[in-house]
Amino acid sequence: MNERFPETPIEIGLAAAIVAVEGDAPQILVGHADGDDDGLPYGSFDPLAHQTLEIALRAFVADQSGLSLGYVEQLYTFADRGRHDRPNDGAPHVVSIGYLALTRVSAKAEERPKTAAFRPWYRFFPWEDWRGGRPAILDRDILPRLNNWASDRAAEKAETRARPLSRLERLRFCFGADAGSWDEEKVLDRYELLYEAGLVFEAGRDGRIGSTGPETARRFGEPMRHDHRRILATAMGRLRAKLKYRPVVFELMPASFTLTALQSTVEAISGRHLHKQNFRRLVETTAMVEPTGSQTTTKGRPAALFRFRRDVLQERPAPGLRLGKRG
Amino acid sequence: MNERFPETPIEIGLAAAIVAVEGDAPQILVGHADGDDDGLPYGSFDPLAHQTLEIALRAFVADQSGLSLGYVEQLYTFADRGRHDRPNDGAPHVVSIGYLALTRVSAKAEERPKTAAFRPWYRFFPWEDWRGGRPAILDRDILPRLNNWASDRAAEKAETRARPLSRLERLRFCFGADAGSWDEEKVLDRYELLYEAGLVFEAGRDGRIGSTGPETARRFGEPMRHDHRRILATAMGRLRAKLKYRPVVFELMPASFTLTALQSTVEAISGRHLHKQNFRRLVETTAMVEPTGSQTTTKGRPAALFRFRRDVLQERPAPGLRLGKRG
DNA sequence: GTAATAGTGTCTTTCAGACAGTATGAC
DNA sequence: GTCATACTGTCTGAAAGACACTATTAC
Repeated sequence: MNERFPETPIEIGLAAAIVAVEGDAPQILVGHADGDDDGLPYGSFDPLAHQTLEIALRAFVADQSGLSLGYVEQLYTFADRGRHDRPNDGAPHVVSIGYLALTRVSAKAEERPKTAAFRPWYRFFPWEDWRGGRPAILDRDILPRLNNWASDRAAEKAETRARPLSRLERLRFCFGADAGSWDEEKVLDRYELLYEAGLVFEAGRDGRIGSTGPETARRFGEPMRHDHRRILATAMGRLRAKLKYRPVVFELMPASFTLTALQSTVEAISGRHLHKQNFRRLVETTAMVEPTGSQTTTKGRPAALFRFRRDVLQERPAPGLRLGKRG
Repeated sequence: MNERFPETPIEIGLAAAIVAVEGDAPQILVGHADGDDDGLPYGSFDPLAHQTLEIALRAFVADQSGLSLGYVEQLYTFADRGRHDRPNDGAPHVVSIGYLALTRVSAKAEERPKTAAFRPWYRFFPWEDWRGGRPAILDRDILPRLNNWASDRAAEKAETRARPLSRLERLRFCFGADAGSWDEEKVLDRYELLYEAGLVFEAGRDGRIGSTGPETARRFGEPMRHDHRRILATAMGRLRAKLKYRPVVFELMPASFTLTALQSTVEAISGRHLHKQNFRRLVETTAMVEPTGSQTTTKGRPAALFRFRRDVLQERPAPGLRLGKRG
């Protein structure tokens, strides 16, 4: 474990989940090669070429897609053996570091090469969009199979890894026991449960036991190359969580926007509807925006335009949270 | 950027911030070589030997210190060039992945080798402990120098990296503008500001410009090897944040405990005092604990003993937070 | 006028924060 | 009794949640 040079060479890969919101659809930047599944923008890291990981990431994204990233956040480092769905063939072992980046959809779409395009993220995770009510795919397809998987006590006992929770407990934890206990932040937990149960395409592709085959599995959202859907799930969960305690939505908004547009962006990301009046009050009391003075001119009553108040970054400790005051 | 084999070999290092709480002092496991600064338990990752990063981490910690880890969470991956305080000497480039682990202080301390021991974490971050009121070191040593650093407009303009916030704004953001705006989660931001200002020992050691020299800098908390103090800062911040929305405290508690002990553990980690009645009500309404029936026998009135209710993991979506209900 | 979207006013319930109290043991 | 620590009852004010209502445009 402590020798200096492991025999397998190691390659560091950077994968970026680059998010933008167009109207009420969150979009994710993907590259598609002919006949292959979509994948996140991806580059390998050469420590000689770049001072830090983040600099390298910005550089190769600019290179590949012409996008200049604003907000960037490191998500997670994955190094599972076999995650690059090739057997041990002497190729370098790939450790991949996932990133979340936020950007605005550019007016000049022509700047982007044809190999990369924004696609709605709910295509990859159809069960995560609750804005139209509880998604039908849950009760029609997913939960019956998951219940089936969870009640297979024999298979459960045969599992190698010891687990603190039973299959049924994990199912309840991820997908909610009763109505109203759906936690929109558990995107990754749900994806990993589906993977384990062999219900996503990637599970079959990677040779997981219990897979029900690609024909069936492809219906549970569109697959991605490598483990990129896992990285996207991480990004979605993190972004949904972060919305609640940091003013990151504004990274996705244009310089001025209506409150309705702000709300529908938040709803698009968190995948659920919010109470209009309460949302407006929340925004108002946190003093995160200020009116620009101008208005929109669409049909219906014109809406006042607002801009983000950058001062809140200093004024409020952490716009959102609490644990109890000192006493 | 996209060639498969970069010339510099890459080594993956794992560093673990292993936390336990003894009485009212949070402890961190460190190894100390003679004459050298303390460092976190550290091992390099060989993909052939271990299936996943976490498995590798558990293995080498068990190997080095005899500890069997419970809760483990990945924190962050650092790959800054020069972070291992050696010049470019042909040695492999080290990418280090920081982990947070929680454990209980074992009764059998003899199991641990002499090269590793628990030490109070506030020795490394004396300005983070507000339980005895505002730490004197802040107004006596830190803030005067930071204000000095922040008002050096010439140096600020000469900085290479473009920054969205000015030095003064960042100072306010990290250390609070007025009383009451101290955010105990910003441990990492504060450490990095001090590093940039040359006020921690590591800054001088790594050859940062603006360093005030080791004699002065050593007073701002004890240094650690490599960038381990940065990893510890990340761990402290993450743990302080996580306390508020996940029941992780119980990983640090014995099987049964008094409410006072629970409160003082939370206080030890978050570095501030809490209102007793409100804390008890909070614990009660979240139904996270249940009485065991027995009591303590110390001096003073005996306290009822409680245990953690593991069911809450399934019952409540995420014990703590909110964003507003569906509407 | 209608359709469509924007933006209040105010009521109720819940809960965080704080006051000051009482209870039960050792001595 | 005193000292020390454990525990509780209740007030207040601020939000969260939800009700219905008014406002301003295009047609």
